[in-house]
Amino acid sequence: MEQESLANDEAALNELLRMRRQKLASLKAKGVDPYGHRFEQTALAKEIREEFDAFAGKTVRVAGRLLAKRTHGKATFADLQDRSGQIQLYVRYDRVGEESYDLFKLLDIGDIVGVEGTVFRTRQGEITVEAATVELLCKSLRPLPEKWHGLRDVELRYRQRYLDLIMNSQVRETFYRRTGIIRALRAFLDARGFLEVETPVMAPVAAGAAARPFVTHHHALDLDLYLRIALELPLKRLLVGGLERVYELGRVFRNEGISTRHNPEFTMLEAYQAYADYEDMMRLTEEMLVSVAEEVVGCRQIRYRGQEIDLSPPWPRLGVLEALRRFAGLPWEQLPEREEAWQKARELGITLEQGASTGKIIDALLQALVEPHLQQPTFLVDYPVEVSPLAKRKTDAPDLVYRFELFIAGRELVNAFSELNDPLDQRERFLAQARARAGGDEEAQMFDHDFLEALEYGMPPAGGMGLGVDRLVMLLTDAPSIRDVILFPTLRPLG
RNA sequence: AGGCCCUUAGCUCAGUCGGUAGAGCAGCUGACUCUUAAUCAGCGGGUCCGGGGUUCGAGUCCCCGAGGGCCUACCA
Repeated sequence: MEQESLANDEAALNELLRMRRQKLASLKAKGVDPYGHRFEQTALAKEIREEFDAFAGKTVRVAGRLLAKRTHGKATFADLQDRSGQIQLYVRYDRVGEESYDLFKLLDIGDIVGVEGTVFRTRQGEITVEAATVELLCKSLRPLPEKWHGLRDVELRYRQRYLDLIMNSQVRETFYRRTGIIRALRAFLDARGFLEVETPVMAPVAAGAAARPFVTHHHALDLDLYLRIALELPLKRLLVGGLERVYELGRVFRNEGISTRHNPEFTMLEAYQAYADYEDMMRLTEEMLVSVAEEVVGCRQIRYRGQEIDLSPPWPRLGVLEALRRFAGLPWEQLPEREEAWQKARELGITLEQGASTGKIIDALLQALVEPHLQQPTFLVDYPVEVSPLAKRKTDAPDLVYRFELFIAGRELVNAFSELNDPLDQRERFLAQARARAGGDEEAQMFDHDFLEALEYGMPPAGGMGLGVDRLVMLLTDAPSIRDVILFPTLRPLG
């Protein structure tokens, strides 16, 4: 059965694939190991080009993938790509000898080679390694995409990201920068005494955010577990435990739609600081994002989708109700009655679920009327308590909470608040969420009894913040889609 | 989940009014020892996403399905 399908595959191979297998066979026949071994790289393409004066005339050992070949009878030029970039190779018959030269002619674009040679500059001015020896490190059995246009097909780019990375240098740069951003976030928090921790990805309760979770099952325990939708509650247990400043950078999972701004699994950063409040978190957020931008972009002004965005702090703080007055002409000085809010939303043609609370209506109004206007960094502050079940109530307006969301380029990037540390109030909030859940709101938070017990031991007042890391990467790499900043975005499997 | 659009050679793309399936790159053969989108001569390469229908005849028109993109909705 296995044999048969393999034979069929062989028969179905097209000409290009057959040719490569023939070359593989003739290499083996010549006694060449087509899958190579250790090769010590002593130089990278980029450093040879940037520091040519230091390398000129010296012997280097470079390794990488062949991306182009230009054969001129008894001499051949080729382009080699390693992790740093590309460099030209020059292979001459009278330098490497007949055997090696014939071998080199057998190599295909896409093969991985190691070359020892001397660095020089051609008459045309191209910095080049003239090979003394060429070693095959891996024979490639499939042709690479086209050299001018690279790999354009968006689906193939996501499904075969390795080809995207080989062919499209700006894609490599994006992912290098992604790592730079994450490193800068860590460095910033580490320098302020935050402890990086790891908490469970699987948990019996999915809480800490309003979202539908993925469910899985543990066989030995015969227990349904949820993939986490947020990092919040385990981290706050650590505040109870006295760690005072903690953060986690990790994957969370939400069983919801896919779009240019949403992938089912994405990376969040959450940080909690004891004895701080949400105003401290605003300053922390400003300093953190400026520091990251300066680290990876080199300045505070960035361009996103053709638009200039200035990250210089301080960023405006705009009350939720004030924002509705300013951008939507809604007159409210304080949280309106539900009926009034409902009426206004209907007039404005905003779609709402039947049982939406005042808070949800306000949230919907903000999304439709305010958020698209917030292109420059803006903190929207003081949200309704109903949509913020883990945030502390404002002392002078208990139907609002000390909470902000940061918007840049019309998108929510950060959600943060003064953490609710009153266990009795927290219990009431969980109960309200449970009622909403019972009423059919699948995104209402689950009741986390264990967390409540922790709160009863006492959690210091604290500020906490959560940052959508992928969206920050989009902003700092000018990426139009979240899939452009996730190496392997979620796709339907083929056939 | 709903709407609009896309799917043709390994890759990037043409394909007129329904009438024998095209180009460039890549590949193969030959020439060529400083080219760089190397050049020159020649050759091969197709499940036109899948299934059904209309038609003398379908890459092209119609229906169903698959995958993808964008927008809307939910969320970060």
